[in-house]
Amino acid sequence: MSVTNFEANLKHRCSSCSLREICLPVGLDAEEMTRLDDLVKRRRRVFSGQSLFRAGDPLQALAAVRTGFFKIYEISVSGQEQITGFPMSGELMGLDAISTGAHRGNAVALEDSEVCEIPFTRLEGLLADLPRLQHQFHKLLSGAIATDHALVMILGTMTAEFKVAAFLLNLSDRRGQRGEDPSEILLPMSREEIGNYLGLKLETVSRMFSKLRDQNLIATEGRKTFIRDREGLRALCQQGSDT
Amino acid sequence: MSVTNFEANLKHRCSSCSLREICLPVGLDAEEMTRLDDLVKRRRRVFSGQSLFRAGDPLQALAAVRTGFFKIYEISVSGQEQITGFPMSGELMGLDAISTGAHRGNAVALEDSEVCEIPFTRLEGLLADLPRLQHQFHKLLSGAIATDHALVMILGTMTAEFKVAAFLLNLSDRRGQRGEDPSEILLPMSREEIGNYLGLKLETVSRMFSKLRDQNLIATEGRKTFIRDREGLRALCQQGSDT
DNA sequence: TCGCAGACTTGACCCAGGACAAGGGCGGAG
DNA sequence: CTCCGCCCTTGTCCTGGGTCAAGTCTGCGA
Repeated sequence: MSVTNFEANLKHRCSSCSLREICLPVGLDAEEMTRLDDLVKRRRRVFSGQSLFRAGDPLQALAAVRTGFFKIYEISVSGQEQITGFPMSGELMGLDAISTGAHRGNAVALEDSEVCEIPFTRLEGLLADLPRLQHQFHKLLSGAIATDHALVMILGTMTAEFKVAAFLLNLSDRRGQRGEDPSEILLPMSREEIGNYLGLKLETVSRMFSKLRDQNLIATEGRKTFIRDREGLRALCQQGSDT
Repeated sequence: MSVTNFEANLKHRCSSCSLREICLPVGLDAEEMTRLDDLVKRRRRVFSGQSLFRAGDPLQALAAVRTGFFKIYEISVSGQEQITGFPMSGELMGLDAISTGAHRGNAVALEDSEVCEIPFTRLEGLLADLPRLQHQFHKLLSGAIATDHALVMILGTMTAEFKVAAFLLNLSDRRGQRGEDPSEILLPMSREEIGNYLGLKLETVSRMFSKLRDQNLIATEGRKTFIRDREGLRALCQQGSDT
């Protein structure tokens, strides 16, 4: 629950961060980067299972994942939990809190992780000075909407098998963007969490993993998952929808 | 397909628009409002069934619905159509296009409608000058994310009956916010469109309307729908979820 | 090293919602 | 006013994924 805090003595900086081509600083020059660095001083470690923020917490800072993996979930009026995303390195958390000033989601680390905190009010101040940063911030907000639409598409139109295939391809692609091996995925989330995210039960997720394995599209070693036939998976997605 | 265009001779202005407490100009003073008015000169009529923009079109302008109703849908890799929203007056369309510079969705008017076009590049320029406008714009972007999460929640956790009840309550609430009678909804979309949006087939939507009617929660006259027992509907939502 | 708890797999059965089919009603064109 | 087409409703049957129930695997702590 509590969170370790190891300030700027570990001279982490956006300018030297390997994620600067994915995260907030895309397209900034050296001077602009420095001003952003001034803002993003505080890093936090969040250990596996710990919570970074909870629904209802006032929005102080956006958080960019530096290393690790999170899940974001919300509780519905009927008390149901729904995972709305699995942010990984370079992705911002807390964007949906701007509208009300309070977090709507709960952020829990799925493995030992590190985040960069970006005080939101100060960020808005900086945006007015740095048009490129402003534009990048808008692109990230807009991208979050597009990501959500992709999930809506999956939930609304796809069969169980397709959902799982699309989920694995998505994780694989995101690994690829970060220069990691896209065909080897160490899933930090349980079958139940995957099912919750995709609108399926954990048993169904498990069955679909088995089914994909039987078709030689993937291989599994516990949570470690290998993409064996990326094109086959993609082809499956292109027809694997409800009527 | 083509779109009538009736420029500023109909002296529409944000400053005198009845939606200024919902739309982009929230919280602006008179001078700021004037600068926004300068930007938002062009209004367009879009007749029922016409398209305002299509997936792939370059983002020129965001569009705020002034009157009427739209549907936004995207086409999945498998060719499936998925409606991601039904924007009504005061709501912005095209926010998801900022990330790539091209629209992802298709916007079609569900009834004769009117939109205000907001040239996006010029808007970003103005945001740097007007902190309050900047903040409101961020709130709208963030609110769009929150809205999408609400849809994900509905799609991921709810039964057919709950989905339809939640849909009607949502429309009703949005009417209420605009000062219209929240208990009388003239649905501009077909059962099929509702079903597509909620991840249901049209027959199921129809059945759920009948079921809600049998419980005296709503009344229907064709597409005109009356909320008879708002609390009952809400109570239903609070327990009407998958196990 | 062993034992245990939590996570995963697999099987058998069931049910909410989909598929298919047959009307019924309503609004626009002539 | 009438006709036609589209949308909506309702019935019947079917199926994908949920539910329930055994196991099996794995990693961790003693």
